[in-house]
Amino acid sequence: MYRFPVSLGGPHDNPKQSQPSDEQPHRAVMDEVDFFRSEKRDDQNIITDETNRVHVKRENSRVVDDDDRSTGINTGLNLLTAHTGSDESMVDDGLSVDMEEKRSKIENVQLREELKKASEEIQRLKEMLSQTTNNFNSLQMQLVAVMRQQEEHHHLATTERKEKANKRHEAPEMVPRQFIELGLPTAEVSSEERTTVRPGSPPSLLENSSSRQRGKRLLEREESPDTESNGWGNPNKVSRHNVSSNTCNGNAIDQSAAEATMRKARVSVRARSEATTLSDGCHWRKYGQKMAKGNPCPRAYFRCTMAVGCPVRKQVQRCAEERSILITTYEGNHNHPLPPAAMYMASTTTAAASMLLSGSTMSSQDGLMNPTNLFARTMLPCSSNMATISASAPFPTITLDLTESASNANNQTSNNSLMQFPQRSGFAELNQSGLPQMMGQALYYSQQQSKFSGLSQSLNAGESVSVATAAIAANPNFAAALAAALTSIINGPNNHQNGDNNNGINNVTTSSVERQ
DNA sequence: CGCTTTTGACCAGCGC
DNA sequence: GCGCTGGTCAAAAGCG
Repeated sequence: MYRFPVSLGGPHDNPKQSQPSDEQPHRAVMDEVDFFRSEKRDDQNIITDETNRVHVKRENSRVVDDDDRSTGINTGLNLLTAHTGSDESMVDDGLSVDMEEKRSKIENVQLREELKKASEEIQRLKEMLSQTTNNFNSLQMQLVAVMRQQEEHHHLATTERKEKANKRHEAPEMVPRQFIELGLPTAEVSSEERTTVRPGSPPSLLENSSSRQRGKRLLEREESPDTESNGWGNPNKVSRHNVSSNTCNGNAIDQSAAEATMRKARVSVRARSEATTLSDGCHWRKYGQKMAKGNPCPRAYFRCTMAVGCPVRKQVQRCAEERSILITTYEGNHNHPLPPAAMYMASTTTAAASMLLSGSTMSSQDGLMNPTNLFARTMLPCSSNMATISASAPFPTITLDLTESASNANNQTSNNSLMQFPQRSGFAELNQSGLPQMMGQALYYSQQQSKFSGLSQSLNAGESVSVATAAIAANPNFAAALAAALTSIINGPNNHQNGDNNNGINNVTTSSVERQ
């Protein structure tokens, strides 16, 4: 790196132009040029006249240049500020501005170097974060798998007990009810819908259209508990029915109670939003509004209208303490495909409901540890400080508090990319990258893969990939970590479905694109 | 015209 | 049994 042979320190520093006083204006111009030529000059130009003379002599030498490079920048500054003699004061007026510029340039150089170091440090931290994230995710998945195994063991045990009880008491009328599963439609659900709900719904509609009588509606509600069992319906009534039909067996009672609990499971989402409702991607129709006690804000009741007979409903109410907080409570299971945007919330509620399921079924037997909390931390890692499970509520409700978590989550995002919650305005914005939802989604597939199969499943997985893609696009800083995590997540279900690990992502991505 | 929202009424559960 | 509260329904109104 050659130094421009002009030094700014004093009037005699130019070897080719020996006129000291006349050259000052030119020198000033040269100074500017000099600055733009090289930054290394700064520390060398800011020296006294004598040193500048020496510099001029040595400027032809590269070695000297290297030596100069080793001289501290501060030294030049100090010299310049210290040696403001009377002679130099004559040129001070012309040089002071230059010196200020030099100083700022030097500071810029320093800042750039610091920035460079900081960026390198950040890069290193990112790599560490990515690695830690991957390790954490793999551990998460392993833990979920272990929990699932335990759950299956418990389910098998209870099923055997139930069958024995049925044989003993000869209660053939007791039909096992399907657990409520918030979120995505599944092959099993759809088949059940075809066999139970679908045949039931049209007559209901016909009857409703022919004669809208209260008694008849009530009769329908009584006669088709399965129709309502997927949604809110009248859960208490259903549970009572179950209990009354199972009074002969305590274990069966527990089982039915657990199932009823599942049907009543709710997922409440607290998010800051000025909108009236959360835009969760689904189409909702408001069917009622009530003034709840203790809250001046009315509670609105919505029903999913994306498909006829979809039992999913939600309640929307503003927090009494803080009006900016919107409390949305979901319950039910969609019986139709969901748009990618709706997958966010659906997968969240699915994961939360699965959490409740695990907690309700396992905690009743395994009292030592609290799998609910464990699952809350495992399945909804973002919610370690946000997800709370209310046992005192009439319905088991898991609350995902996304209001206070915004800052916390942002602080915690550095711990796990899957915890990342780029929450700008809560769930109200659809383009939010709901990575916890993605996590829930992935876990949903992880949990359902043993039960369900088929094209629809892979399509849903594809949608999750599109969601993941959007999330990655929205968060380029963690793209690498997210990609790794998503690869590990999505490869799981597709390993079974497609039998091709490598093509798993591509396949689902393609299907996702086709759907879109 | 079809869909959505509003709103009053009805019903069930629960506590006293 | 009565009243309160939550949840739901459906006619009417509003809207695009």
